[in-house]
Amino acid sequence: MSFQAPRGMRDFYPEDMIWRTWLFDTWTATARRHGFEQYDAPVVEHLDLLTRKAGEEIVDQIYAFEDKSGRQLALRPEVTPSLVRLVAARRTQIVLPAKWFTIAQCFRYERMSKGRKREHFQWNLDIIGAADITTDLEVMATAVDALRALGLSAEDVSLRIGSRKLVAAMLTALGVPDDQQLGVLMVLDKRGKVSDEVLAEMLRDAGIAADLAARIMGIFEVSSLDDAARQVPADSPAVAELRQLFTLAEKAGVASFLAFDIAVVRGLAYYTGIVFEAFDARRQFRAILGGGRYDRLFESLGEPPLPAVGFGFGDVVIREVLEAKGLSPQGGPGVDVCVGVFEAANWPEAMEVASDLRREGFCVDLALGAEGPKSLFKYADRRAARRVVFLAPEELKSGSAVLRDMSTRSQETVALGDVVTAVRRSLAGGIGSA
RNA sequence: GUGAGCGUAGCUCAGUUGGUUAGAGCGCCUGGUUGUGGUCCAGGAGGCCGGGGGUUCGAGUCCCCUCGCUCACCCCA
Repeated sequence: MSFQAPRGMRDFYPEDMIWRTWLFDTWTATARRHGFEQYDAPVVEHLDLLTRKAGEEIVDQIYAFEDKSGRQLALRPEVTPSLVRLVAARRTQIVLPAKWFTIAQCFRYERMSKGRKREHFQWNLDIIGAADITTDLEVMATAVDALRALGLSAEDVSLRIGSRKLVAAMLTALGVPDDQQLGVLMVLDKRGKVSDEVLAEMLRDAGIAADLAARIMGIFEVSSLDDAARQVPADSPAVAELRQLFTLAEKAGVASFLAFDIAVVRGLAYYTGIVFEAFDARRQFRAILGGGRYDRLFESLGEPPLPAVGFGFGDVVIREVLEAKGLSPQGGPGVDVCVGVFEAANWPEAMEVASDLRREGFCVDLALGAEGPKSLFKYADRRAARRVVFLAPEELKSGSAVLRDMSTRSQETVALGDVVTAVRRSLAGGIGSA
């Protein structure tokens, strides 16, 4: 019998949940501030929904199984296929553009490494049914807002922005035929993961001549949008789109976080336009979030085309980044009131007091298993209770309980019928109420 | 999948060229205080030294195997 969770699966103890809940709350509040609606979908999906998009190669990474009726099912490795399924199933009823978000638990059977586990929670936020660049910016602004809400500044993180459309235009200008461009993009995504020599080799394997490959590698020399603009036709829509994006970013107040980065192309085939990834300033960690415009995903799943843009923001890397910065939520007081007794015989009265307090909406804990003043107050202290109400023989003789302020150590004796009022007054203000 | 490192108390770790009864800090429990928590002081509990095999008079320590964990690479988003 092992008490360890399966490899890559995560336990969340109460102290971990403080962190996780804070993160989820921040994500949710940010999405709502930007007018997004929440949705959810099952963790278990039909295997074919997930394999269609992922392709055959990634099937090994999916936790797949057969149910008792022989259905081929799987734990979702990502939530985007489910999003497409939900939208497609009610396509005519959903008001477009749809601004939807979810926090999805996803599973992927893969080798463990820093920032990568087999189970994680991912905040997914998408706008479906709108193709304008303002849509892309709204999605990115939401991502930046979340980073800010988590305590990160433009000095800590940056959103690196690339464009599939722009790189494609540059490739066209270099003479790379359209049908080879996607292959080249996939190779370019490997930059930084393999050496430039290997990269050039991969380009040659993709059918690119050596001298052309060298010029393609020259794309990475581009350090600014103006730089890139000089290498494509003057009327390039990709450049105009990016310029518009950065102008909008100024107005949206997120420009300081954004940076043009020609090398960001992302590894998925269905991205069609703007793509982006957020990194910590020192690039010590994996991408914090990543996304882009994927106008072809619906058609790749056999649906009529529908433009979309969105991102995924996982809980694992951001935790590493924030912990490295020393940013974490403060655990607040556990409960408002801890109710206890000095003698077991007084539990009936204690239960009644606790019930009264709970009916009034206070968070109330019973000091179960703690009898006598010493263990009662020790218990209350560990539970970070702000007040203690205790029922003891001496005071009960006159129909009273005692209310203690844990931070000031002051106590008052109050009639049983006045406990709720006394607690409310005590917690409402004054010394020790913080 | 390849390579490296690490598994000793609840946690973080120390443990000498192999040597007698395996240690520290933190945490936990008890007492100092018979009706009062945090601090302080004193005491205490808690170990198949990951598991198996081998070498040896003797193994936490050396060798082999195995399981688990971590990091890097590879792969992937």
